[in-house]
Amino acid sequence: MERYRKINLKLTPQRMAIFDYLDGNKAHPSAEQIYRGIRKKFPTTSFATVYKTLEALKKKGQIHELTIDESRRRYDPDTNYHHHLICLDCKSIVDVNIDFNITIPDDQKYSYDVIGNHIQFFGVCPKCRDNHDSQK
Amino acid sequence: MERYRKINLKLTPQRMAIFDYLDGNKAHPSAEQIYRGIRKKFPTTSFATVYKTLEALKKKGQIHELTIDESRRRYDPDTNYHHHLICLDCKSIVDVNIDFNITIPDDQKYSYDVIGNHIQFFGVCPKCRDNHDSQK
DNA sequence: GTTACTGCAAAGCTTTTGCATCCCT
DNA sequence: AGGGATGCAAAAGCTTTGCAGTAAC
Repeated sequence: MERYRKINLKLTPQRMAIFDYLDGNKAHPSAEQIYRGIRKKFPTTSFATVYKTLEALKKKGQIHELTIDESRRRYDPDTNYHHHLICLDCKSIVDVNIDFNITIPDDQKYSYDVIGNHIQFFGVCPKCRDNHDSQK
Repeated sequence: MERYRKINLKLTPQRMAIFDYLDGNKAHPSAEQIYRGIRKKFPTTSFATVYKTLEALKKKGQIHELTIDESRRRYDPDTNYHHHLICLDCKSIVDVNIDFNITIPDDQKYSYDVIGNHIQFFGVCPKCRDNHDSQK
């Protein structure tokens, strides 16, 4: 929470609710999940405010936008370098905190400046695996 | 082209144009780029047909859908295991054909079955770098 | 002759935007 | 007081779908 006070954003109740929802959140929520989550605390918040706040936080470098889920953007308040493992079935996402030492040799860079990387792991979570099993 | 004859899809002229456009294509085109590309050859093709054909090809395992570009899906006719490097500016994508040996230790898998992975590299392409430089 | 594909238009979803009002600082 | 934030509704993209007509097999 402390981090959000120092980034030149006005601290409105709606934003406090969003910050609070994101703080320590490991679920990699979508905008809609955030919207639904904070409306429990602050029921008049609009979708537009959620999106605008997420955009502001992204610009300030306080959150990352994940493109691993094809159907919607997911947000991650953990901005430390790490990777992700997604369930192909339910789209649940967990962190992968391993520092793979991956760099591209110059002769394969096509003269691009390489700035960063992110590994997407695909799999099936235990819950979805059990569901499949029980359908046999 | 030969590969598309053997997958139980009716060979319509529209599809032939799409197959032909995708064949050997290293640009990782979006649906719209494909649409515009094939209309040069077959001008009455509709967007719906493009999307439906891409969906059919995906189900048959003949193309991969990339989620690396946040604003639209990109399609890759190269289904061999490889990674991608995207320009953060113009969203151009090039292949990275290196086999990084990445696996997740069991104690970090959260009991997921891990099926595959894909590395997204981010950077700036030479063209966009030059544009930036000339603006100084 | 069947079955599947095409094309159009409409609809569906996620995300963005304009603008009047409101409220942090 | 002033500038930024909110909320509503409308719009903007991208993608999907229903359906009648058509073409591949």
